[in-house]
Amino acid sequence: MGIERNRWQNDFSEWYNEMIEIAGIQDKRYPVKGMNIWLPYGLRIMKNIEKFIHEEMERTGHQEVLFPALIPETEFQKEAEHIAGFEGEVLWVTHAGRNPLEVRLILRPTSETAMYSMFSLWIRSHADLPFKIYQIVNVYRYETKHTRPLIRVREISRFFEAHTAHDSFEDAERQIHEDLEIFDRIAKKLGLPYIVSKRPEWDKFPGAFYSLGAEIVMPDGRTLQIGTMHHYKQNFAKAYNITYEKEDGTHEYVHQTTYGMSERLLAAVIATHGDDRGLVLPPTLAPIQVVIVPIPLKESPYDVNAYARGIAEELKSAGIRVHVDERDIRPGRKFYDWELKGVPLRIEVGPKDVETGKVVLARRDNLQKFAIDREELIDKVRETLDEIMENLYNRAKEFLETHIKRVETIEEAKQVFEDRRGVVEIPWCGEESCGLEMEEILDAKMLGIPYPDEKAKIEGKKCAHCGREAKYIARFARTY
RNA sequence: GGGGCCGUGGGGUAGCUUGGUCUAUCCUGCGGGCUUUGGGAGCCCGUGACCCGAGUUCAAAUCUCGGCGGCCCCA
Repeated sequence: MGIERNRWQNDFSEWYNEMIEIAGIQDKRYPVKGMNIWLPYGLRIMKNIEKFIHEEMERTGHQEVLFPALIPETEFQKEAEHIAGFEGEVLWVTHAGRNPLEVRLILRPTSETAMYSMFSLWIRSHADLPFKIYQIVNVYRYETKHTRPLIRVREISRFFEAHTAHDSFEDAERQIHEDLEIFDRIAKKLGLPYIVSKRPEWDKFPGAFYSLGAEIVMPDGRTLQIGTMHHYKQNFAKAYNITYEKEDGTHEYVHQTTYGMSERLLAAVIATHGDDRGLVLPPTLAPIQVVIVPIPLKESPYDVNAYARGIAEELKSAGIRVHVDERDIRPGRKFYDWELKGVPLRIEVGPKDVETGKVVLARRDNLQKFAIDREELIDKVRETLDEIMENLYNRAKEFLETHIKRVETIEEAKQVFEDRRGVVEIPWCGEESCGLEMEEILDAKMLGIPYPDEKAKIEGKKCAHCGREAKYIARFARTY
């Protein structure tokens, strides 16, 4: 009885939508397109992910804040590239009751323009720097086409954004490196292997000096961006007049960075680890790490429910999140149920086990089932959860690695997109026109060049499009 | 940005072409009962739907228009 990933890979879109719904992640029947309801189970998983984020923010000295959701038009308009990048999808608040507002308001698509007028008040001297804050809030981007739960939505309800200000370009660089480290630690906890690319000029975040994107490869071979870091240099500082007094008494604009993540992290977890039976949650973030299913037998003298509860107590006191399923339905159905929800480890206890002092463990990741002695319960459960975590990561890593292919010609690249898809790495001269034309020909987006830049530089290769000397390796993929 | 398909109980559907016992089909779910429990058991009872609005018509789930929503393809 091995695991199957046919629908998962071949009908991913359908599989994904179905899982969101039947595993109890979100209800997408809310009457506004692209705005979905978080259901209890989905929210619990998301909160666990956010717990890791909060821990990392605390570790690195970021302070949590909450800004209003509405931004005056006048503030929003201060940075030209930034508005240009968002104005097509911004929601406007134009009236209060029946009366038109004198200054119209927008529902934040992100919070740069909400925060930075305050930054200019808060930041006075070099002693205030580096200044590091973050919030997790809902933001609005009115997508007109093809919304997808957790992935492309009109209301991003768990939008993480960290904003920092620094006294130098270099210190902002250091921040970007810290962001990458934070990202790596979070990704590890979610069991997600990923790649980081430096976005091409034409695909930077509006107003940024440069942008980095972290992505995973989805089961259908398209990539999903799950984290971004931007170095703003002094672009916003100049627009919002954010200056500080240096030790010598002169004033200088700050250098800024931002860092973004969202519920796409959950989408990535669901997509990366799932199979045809449903979700497979990494033990680190599963609301229920161990589910216990009692197998009653009418003619038996043993009280399996009591035995199950005893085991649950023991696990609970060892700090393991456990649930006993005592519903009056047949065990087989419970198995399917909890597999769908992705509970990493199931314990079955029947009369035989009570009699012999055993318990049966069933792993969700590989569906293996084996009996252990009740005495070694805690150790074995811990050990098995660790193994599951490791196995999930390794499996995902292998998937990622087999879906990144380095090629030298457009034809080879096309071939990759035709069969297994994923990410194509190809020599590029670095010219924007060439990059855009390759996007066209390949019907794919340029993710950018591998980051850090040293990994992207190449010599002795020809640009796959124009034939001139190639400067970089460029990554292309079909994207979400 | 352009085009196509679609909307029937909580979920999945039949019915629509050819308007009329449609008092709307079946599966699933849900509530209750009996029985059962090591991989979706069975039987009985109950519950629950034509997306919204306008129009055509003696008559609309069925035809027309608009809105909202979903899915897919192309740029």
